[in-house]
Amino acid sequence: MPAQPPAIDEDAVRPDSAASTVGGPSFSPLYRQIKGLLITRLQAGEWKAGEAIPSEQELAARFGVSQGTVRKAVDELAADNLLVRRQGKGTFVATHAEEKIQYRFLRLTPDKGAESLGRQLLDCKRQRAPAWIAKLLQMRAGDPMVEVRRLLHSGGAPVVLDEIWLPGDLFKGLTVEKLSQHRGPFYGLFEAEFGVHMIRAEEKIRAVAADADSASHLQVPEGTPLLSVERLSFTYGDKPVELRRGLYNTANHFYRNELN
Amino acid sequence: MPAQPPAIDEDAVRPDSAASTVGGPSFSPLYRQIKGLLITRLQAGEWKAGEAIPSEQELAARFGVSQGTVRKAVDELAADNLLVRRQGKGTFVATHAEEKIQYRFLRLTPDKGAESLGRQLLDCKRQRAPAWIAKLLQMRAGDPMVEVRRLLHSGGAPVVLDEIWLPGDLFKGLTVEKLSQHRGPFYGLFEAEFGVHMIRAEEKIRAVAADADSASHLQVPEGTPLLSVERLSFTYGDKPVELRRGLYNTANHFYRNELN
DNA sequence: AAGTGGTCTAGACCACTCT
DNA sequence: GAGTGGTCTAGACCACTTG
Repeated sequence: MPAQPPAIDEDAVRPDSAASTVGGPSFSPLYRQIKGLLITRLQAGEWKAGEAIPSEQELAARFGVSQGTVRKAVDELAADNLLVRRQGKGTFVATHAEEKIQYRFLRLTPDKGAESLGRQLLDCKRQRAPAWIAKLLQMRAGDPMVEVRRLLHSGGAPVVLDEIWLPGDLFKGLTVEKLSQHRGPFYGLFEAEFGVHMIRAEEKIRAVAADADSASHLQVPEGTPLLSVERLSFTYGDKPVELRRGLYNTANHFYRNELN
Repeated sequence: MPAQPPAIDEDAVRPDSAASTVGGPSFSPLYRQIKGLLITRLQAGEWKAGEAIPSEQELAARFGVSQGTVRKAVDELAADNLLVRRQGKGTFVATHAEEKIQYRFLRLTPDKGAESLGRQLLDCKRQRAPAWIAKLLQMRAGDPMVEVRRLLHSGGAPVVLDEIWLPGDLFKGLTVEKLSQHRGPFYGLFEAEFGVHMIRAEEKIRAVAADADSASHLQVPEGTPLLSVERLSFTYGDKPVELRRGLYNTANHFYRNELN
């Protein structure tokens, strides 16, 4: 049997169809092209967050490749946390909405216990993006932007002061009401209401001294050392869609990380 | 063809040989058992850091399984950073010694540029482990322990003050001379001289104020906010073998992290 | 040319979930 | 029992490295 038999479907993939780019990578295996197609469909919203995608057999038939090739593409997407496999049930679009207990991107851990976090919305304004934010979000300075500020509490005490900046065009109907009425992580709301999936983020962490404003919100003396966590979140196609700056009081919590 | 044909070798794996444990996992696939055997051999030092392991064909024959099963075991070990695959050459034992440019576990990044770090050894003493260190390293309080302190410089300015604690029995011949003469990351020395491979680590990060001692070493005013990074490193079998506490001056550097 | 890892296929059977 | 993902095998061929 030839390794790459003729395709049988309009969706079918041509071997090396992505390899003809001059100066590009010299070789792109079939399963990576399948992976690309699946990402395109996820991006287009063909399957919603939390829904099942078609079975491997069906995808294999649709793309005109063997099940093993689809499997390898899906394996990578599952490793990237874009999909979640559940044996006997199917493969599902990953979502931040139903993550049990913990917020997927929040690395804050209490020294003891595991109380859940309470949220308090401070404000939500529409503004024009300053240059430094626009640059990180790949917008133009002055473009419309949403700014949200909030507090996270643990056992009654404020622990995190967050500032969140979002591109105005992607989050058109975002209001204080929607944010405050919503249960669970913001990222769940973003998926359901705006079709924006956060799939990856980069954080820059520093130690800073609390200024007057943050000190009063976090109920600590001015000058208290705080963890500054600047997070840039990306959606499909490595497009940055959220900038966040959190100030963490690490008196009774720490930022947990795992190195491999 | 049966999915699990008879084994042909003394090394051969019995299907589900690990599944008979009462109360244990109900099923352990072949490739995971192979993975376990490979880890055992790595741990025993059968192949040294940086060396090639036998080819997949040879391992398949040795274990009495198909090449595809060995491949899946090796895939996971490569994903865990225990092995490194190099197409056309072979599969190699991962090492910290030859990592180009960057220290694998060091997430510190300069705001601009990418100068290399200079090292300055402060001291290296053998002591008895205090209770809190002993507990983390799974030793008994009072057991012999090596304590190292050092500074990392970037462009002439001190940036990191590190305290490192190691179990005395594993690092018998460790001296100031060895440490100061050695080039490259400590972890390279630990592999070559003591056969200790760091394969994974957990970090707890906080913001703290510089005390008198750390302030003078890092040449900052007392009370300056610093990043406190407590790292517990593990070798094969999730055995903790190093505790480290770093104080990072984040005036011109940040701790980088990636979330998935 | 030989040897290594990398891709792709095809088919059989196992484990898990739901009806 | 039917459908899904998970494991295992066997063989062919491709891409890369080295002699």
